[in-house]
Amino acid sequence: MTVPPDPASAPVRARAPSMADVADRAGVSHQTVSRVVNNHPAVLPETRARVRAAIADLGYRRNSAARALVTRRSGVLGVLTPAGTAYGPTSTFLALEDAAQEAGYVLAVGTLRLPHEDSAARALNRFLGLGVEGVAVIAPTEQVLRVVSEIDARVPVVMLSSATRLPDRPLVGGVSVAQREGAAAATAHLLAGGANEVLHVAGPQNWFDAQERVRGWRAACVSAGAPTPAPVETGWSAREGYALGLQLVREGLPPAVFAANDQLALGLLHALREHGVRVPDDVALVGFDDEPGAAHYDPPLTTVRQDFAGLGAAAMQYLAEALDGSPTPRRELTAELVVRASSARV
Amino acid sequence: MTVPPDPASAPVRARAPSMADVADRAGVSHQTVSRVVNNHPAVLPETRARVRAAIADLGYRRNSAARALVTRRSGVLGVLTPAGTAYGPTSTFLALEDAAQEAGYVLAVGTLRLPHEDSAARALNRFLGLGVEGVAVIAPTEQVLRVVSEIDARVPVVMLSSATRLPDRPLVGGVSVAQREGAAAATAHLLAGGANEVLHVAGPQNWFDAQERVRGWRAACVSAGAPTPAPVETGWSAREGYALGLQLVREGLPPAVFAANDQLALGLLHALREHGVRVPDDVALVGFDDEPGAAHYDPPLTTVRQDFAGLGAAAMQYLAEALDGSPTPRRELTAELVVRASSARV
DNA sequence: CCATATAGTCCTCCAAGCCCC
DNA sequence: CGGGGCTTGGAGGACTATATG
Repeated sequence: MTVPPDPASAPVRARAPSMADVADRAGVSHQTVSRVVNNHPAVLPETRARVRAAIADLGYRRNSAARALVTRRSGVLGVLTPAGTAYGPTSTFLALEDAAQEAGYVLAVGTLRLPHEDSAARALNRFLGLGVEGVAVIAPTEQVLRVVSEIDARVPVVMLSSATRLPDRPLVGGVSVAQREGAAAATAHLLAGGANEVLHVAGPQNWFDAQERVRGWRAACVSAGAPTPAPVETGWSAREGYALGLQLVREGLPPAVFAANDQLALGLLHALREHGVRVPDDVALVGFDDEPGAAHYDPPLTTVRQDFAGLGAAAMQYLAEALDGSPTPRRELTAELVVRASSARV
Repeated sequence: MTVPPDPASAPVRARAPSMADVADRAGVSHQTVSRVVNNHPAVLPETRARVRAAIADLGYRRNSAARALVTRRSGVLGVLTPAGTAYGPTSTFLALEDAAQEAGYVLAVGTLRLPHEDSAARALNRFLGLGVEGVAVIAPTEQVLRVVSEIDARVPVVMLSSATRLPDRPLVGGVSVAQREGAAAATAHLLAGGANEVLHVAGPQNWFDAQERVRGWRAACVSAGAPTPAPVETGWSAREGYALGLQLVREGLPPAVFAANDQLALGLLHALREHGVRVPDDVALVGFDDEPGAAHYDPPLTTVRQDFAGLGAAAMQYLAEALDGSPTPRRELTAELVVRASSARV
């Protein structure tokens, strides 16, 4: 492990025009320039125009470091997100960025290389060192949650996480999607469709989402009086879904499978198809996420759509409220079952 | 369109401990604290320890705004990336973040809501206002390229783009993946597999990648003496691929199709399957990107894998070199054909 | 070799000044 | 002569860099 080089030790570049330069050129004081830049009303239109012209001539841009120094506000929020191209975190991140833009903030990003939890601590510290005003953490695992709760951030932190218990700290809030309800709806749908038993192909159990989906599945089975065969735990990838599918073919197929995400379902479909198992006739299948391709899998996949956009917006709203003083501590978004051919027995 | 609120106008929060506070507590001058924080050697171990203890006690963190003010270096790089969950941009972004972390920089991110080009200008300006030291632009379209070239950034800018001509400006560089070669390899592979003609389902032609893939396809056809039927232009999504597939089924099928990306190919597969067209027997198909699920489509998809990780690393390297003074102006990464069942006639 | 004092960075806030009615 | 609109100067703010003891 090497210590990253310090960007501040490299050669200094040419000086950009300052407010004083603009003031000189426009024949006013630096204070008047500041007024113009910040749209303060008490400036004569004529003066304002002269200053604006000087700004344009010099290509002046207000120095955000100096501004942040005096206002104590950087205009930057940090986002910690697991590294990966998975649809869920990516969509959530996009929604966050959208909401941040709307609120006039810039997002700084740190990616977590799970399961290396120290990457979370390092990223969080880099943020705080940067002077972010708040942090959103896409906190999928216990490890990440612990790391965050151990660091005294002194700024609002919002967890985008299905964790049952969040760190009980003043400035920490949470938003989540109703994983459990979504999983229960998926399972109930399979049971209602005629399956007397639903096998759950579960995601990694150190992920909160995966845990919650297990809980939802179990609740639906119990409430329908169906058996609860032990969930099979695996990863999140299509490759792992495929491997598991081959194993199921060898060891015996259940009438229905609820896969913890769409990629797993995709891999399962591949394995089943390869061995002549018909979906949904022999095995009904439901996934989770409704990723963009899901409607075009073979067969089109029944799945659970999460409100990622709502999640991102709610997280930003938490931070905005917290920066104003009175945040809503927790909020839960909905998930919606999308029925397609993989579960519909004709 | 509303003007985003100014984060700097909200209420000010409590003051964090400063270097002076630490100095007081440790009984030294603030300059000595600065030495300790920056690992300057000229501090007695005993003093150093005392300062460290004071830092820990107070939970002191160096104020990056003040530091940036005096060093003229923010430690932040900006990334402009198209909004969307597409595999390519997402992977590239991850690679960028990786490389940035390695180099000790934090990434600020702005997403482009194409085709609204003003979103690019706004995002770029937000970055420059923030004081980023360099900008990486995932510049997929002519529009984005133009916007960037019209703004005087005064910092190094690297374009991750397949554009043939980049803005000819001092600090602007570019890195790309060999789209053309990849597309040519895909097409040649189909022709070598027995198809006497390859139809190209092209992506939106305002995207450079889409343009280059057309060029590669055409070059391969010409060089093999095959005809070059007019490419069919559509979007990037599976939905659009599906719609186009239905159209092809109605209007007559070619012996082989080269789709501009994997999602299009996925949609095509869906449409063909629905109408009893066998792949690869009736129509051979190749995609582009090698997204994570591609190996599990029905049938597993032959595609072109791009070196996104290399792309991100090369972009960061450009910025690092440019900040040091002597960048390599352009660099091209490779693409690799991955053969799977969708093109292999048994 | 180690520590301190001082100047400089660029901005925003505050108090005070000018002018004209 | 007082007051409101416009402008100015100076005081921080937290740090690094450059002498100076």
